[in-house]
Amino acid sequence: MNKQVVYNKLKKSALKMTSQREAIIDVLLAEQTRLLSVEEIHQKLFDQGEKMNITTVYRNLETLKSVGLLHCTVLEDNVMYYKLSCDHGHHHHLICRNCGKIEIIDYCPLKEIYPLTRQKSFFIESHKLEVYGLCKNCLAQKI
Amino acid sequence: MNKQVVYNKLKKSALKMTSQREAIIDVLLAEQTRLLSVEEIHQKLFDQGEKMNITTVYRNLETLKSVGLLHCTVLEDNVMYYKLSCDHGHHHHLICRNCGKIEIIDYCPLKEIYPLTRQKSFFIESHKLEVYGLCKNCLAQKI
DNA sequence: ATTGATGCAAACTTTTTGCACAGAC
DNA sequence: GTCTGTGCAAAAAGTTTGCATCAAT
Repeated sequence: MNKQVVYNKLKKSALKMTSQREAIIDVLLAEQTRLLSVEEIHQKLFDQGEKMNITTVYRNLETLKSVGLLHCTVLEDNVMYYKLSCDHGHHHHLICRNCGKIEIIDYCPLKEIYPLTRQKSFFIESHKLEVYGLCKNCLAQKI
Repeated sequence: MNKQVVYNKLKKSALKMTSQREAIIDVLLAEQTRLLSVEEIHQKLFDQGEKMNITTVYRNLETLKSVGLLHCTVLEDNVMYYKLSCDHGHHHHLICRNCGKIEIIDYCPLKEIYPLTRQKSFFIESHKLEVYGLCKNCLAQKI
C-alpha cells in the first residue's frame, strides 16, 4: 500500500486531507508489517511532534475503516489493533504476540470451508484466519 | 460438554460451587450452540430469577476461562462472546452474525499453515479460524 | 476454621458524542 | 461559501478493584 492509493481513495470518497489525517496515514504507512493500537498510533504521533487529540485518531481510524483502507482485529490482550489494507488482495496473517509483527500467509482456507458450509446450509459472508506465535526475531531472543 | 465434566474440573482446581456459579454454568450448558455476551448471560440469569451482581458474572467467566472451560471471542460488534469449551477437541466454528448460533467446522487449517511458518521461521503457538455469515434459519428469514 | 466467593460502590479504561470553531475544497 | 474535520469537555460503556461479609469445604 502506498500513499497515492490512500489519497485517491479518500478523494473519491470526498474526504478532505488535513495535516492530522496525513500524519495518521504516514504512521500507518510506515508500519505496514506491524499491528498498532490506538494508543500506539497516538503515542507515535506525539513523539513526532504531531500532537493531536486522541478523539481525532479514533475518528480518522473509523473513517479509514469505512472506506476499506483499514483492517483491524482484537488480540489476546483484548486491545484493538489496526493496519492499512487494500480492498483487493484478501489474505491472512501470522501475528507475533511479542512485537505485533505480521506476515502474510500464502494460504486461504475458503476452498476447504465452502463445501462444508454448503452441506450445513450456512451462508458464508466472511472469515478470519489468524496464526499467533513468535516471529524469527522474538524467537531468537527467547521471549 | 456436560455438567459433570465442569464440576470435576472445578473440584480439581479447588474452586467452590456456589449457587451463583451453578446458575451461570447452567446458562452456559443450556446454550452450547450459541455465543453469549456478558450482558446476555446476566440478563438470562435475571429472567430466571437468579439475580446476581454483574461483577459476579465477570469473575466467574474469568475463573472458568482460567481453567480452560470457556472459549471466548470478539465479534464484529466489538463485544466479547463466550461459550463452554473443553481443553481437548480443538475445532473451529461457523458463526451466524444474526443470532449468534455456532456450528463446528470439521476442518482445521493447521496442516496447511505449518509448512508455511517453517519457511518463515515463525513459531506457532495458536491460531483462530472463524467463518461468519448466516445460519439456515436466519437465511430463510432473509435477514 | 479456612479460604474462596459475593455484593456493593467506586475507580478505571476505552470509546463516543455534542458543540463551537477552524480549515480544506 | 460550504461542508468536513478538529479540539475540548463531558458522557457513556465496559470492565476491574477494594473491602467487608458470606458461605462452601
